[in-house]
Amino acid sequence: MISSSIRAVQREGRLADQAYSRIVQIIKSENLDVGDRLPSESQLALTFGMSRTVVREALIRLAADGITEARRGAGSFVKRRPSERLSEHMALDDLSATLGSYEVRFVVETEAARLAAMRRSPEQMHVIERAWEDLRKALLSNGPAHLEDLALHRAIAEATANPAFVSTFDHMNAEVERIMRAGVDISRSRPPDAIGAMLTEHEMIVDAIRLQDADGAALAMRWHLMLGRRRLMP
Amino acid sequence: MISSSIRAVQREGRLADQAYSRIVQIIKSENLDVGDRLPSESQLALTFGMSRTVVREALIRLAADGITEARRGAGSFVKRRPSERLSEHMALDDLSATLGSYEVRFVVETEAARLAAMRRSPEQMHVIERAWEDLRKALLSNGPAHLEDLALHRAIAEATANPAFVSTFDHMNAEVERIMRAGVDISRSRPPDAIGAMLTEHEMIVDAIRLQDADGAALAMRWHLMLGRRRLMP
DNA sequence: GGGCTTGAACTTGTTGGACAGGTTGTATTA
DNA sequence: TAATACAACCTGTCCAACAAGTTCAAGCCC
Repeated sequence: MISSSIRAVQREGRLADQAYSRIVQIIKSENLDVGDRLPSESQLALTFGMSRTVVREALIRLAADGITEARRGAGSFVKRRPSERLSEHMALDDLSATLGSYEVRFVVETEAARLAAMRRSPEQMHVIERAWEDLRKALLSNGPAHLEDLALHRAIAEATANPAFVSTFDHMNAEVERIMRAGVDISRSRPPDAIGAMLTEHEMIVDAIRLQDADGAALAMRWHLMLGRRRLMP
Repeated sequence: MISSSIRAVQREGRLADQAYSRIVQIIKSENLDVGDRLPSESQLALTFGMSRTVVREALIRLAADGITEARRGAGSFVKRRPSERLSEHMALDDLSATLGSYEVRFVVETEAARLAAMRRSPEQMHVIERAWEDLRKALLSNGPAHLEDLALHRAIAEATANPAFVSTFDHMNAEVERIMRAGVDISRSRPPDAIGAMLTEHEMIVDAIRLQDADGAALAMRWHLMLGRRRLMP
């Protein structure tokens, strides 16, 4: 099977991904505290049997995640101790991690819907309507609708006119995508009655935002997310 | 002045930071849509007058932020259109961006405090108590207390036993740190009466979590954040 | 002509080496 | 002893090269 071998390669991932995990592991196992210095890039490269370039890539991502910080001439230092991040134990319990992320999603997206209803400009409302139309078509044709769903939710986050909401929304979804990339296929076939439900739920949200009904939008979004979680774990 | 020249260099930032911004600018100005291909690494390096290594660094961070996606052999593609992110217009209105992030912080941290009160283990409570003690000392000695404040809030996020909360919390603070790194000093001197207020506010939160009073913890956290915002923008 | 194979051109992933510029700790000197 | 100078080390950046994967079109076979 070609596909399985491909998946096996992807499972290993890029070398930089391995380096990322191994550095996190070093911080944990060596019990490095905040402010402690990591081994140098060259030393890590030697230890891992990789080039310095690859180790550097991993360190750049670690820095972007706020876990380490590089000081030129001095070295890389631990800035935050890596906690149990989703990206790590995704192999263990993908589903529970996805469900756990709903707790954050609840509060963030509910508030986003409320603010969107209050502040949406005509242009942003137009973007939401178009995303809603795309999602409707995708659902009615019974095809995959995950991307369209994501686009609608993101359009709502944009309508808050607060970049912090969009940024947080992207971050949440990036975590989920990392899980899906690890092999879990969330966009599995839906039971037929779920299509009608998802249509209704999203319509309620869009309607409320159109009418600038803040409480209604928040309620509809919360309702939609609750049902969505139940669809994942009946 | 040595310091000013150093700051000037830092202001320019690393080349990779410039590359990051310029690529974002390309996506926006060229109006690249989701799925469109970016110029190749070599081409970008030529355009920017930098090495391919540096451009690669920027693309890695863009991929980590979920904006682009690299496909080996094919190129890098736009995955999400970069919205008005904090990291971009930080030069324009740092303060308003910080204030805007409070809207997200409100809902996330309030819910985190509620869940922490419900779920905190004895070990996690111990961590919170120790962080609280550190913050108390820092505040009473009238020194900088920003790191200690951050540590306490993060300990509360950890006590939710939900990695998604910690991850989201880190993400929010990473944005703020990027702003601060750009030159804005938030940890300016406090008015003396603010110290007592901050002591009381945090004590209320920690007490509620200790007593496993979910509503109390949520209320105390919300109150603390509201006052914090007012301290920033009286 | 239509469908398939082949291959060239291009792209990202990875390696190794090199140098510039900054930091740190030590040893030497005044 | 205290200040200085130096050597070792580290990150940031550049370059050249190859491996591995994708794309697309020319060309071949049926």
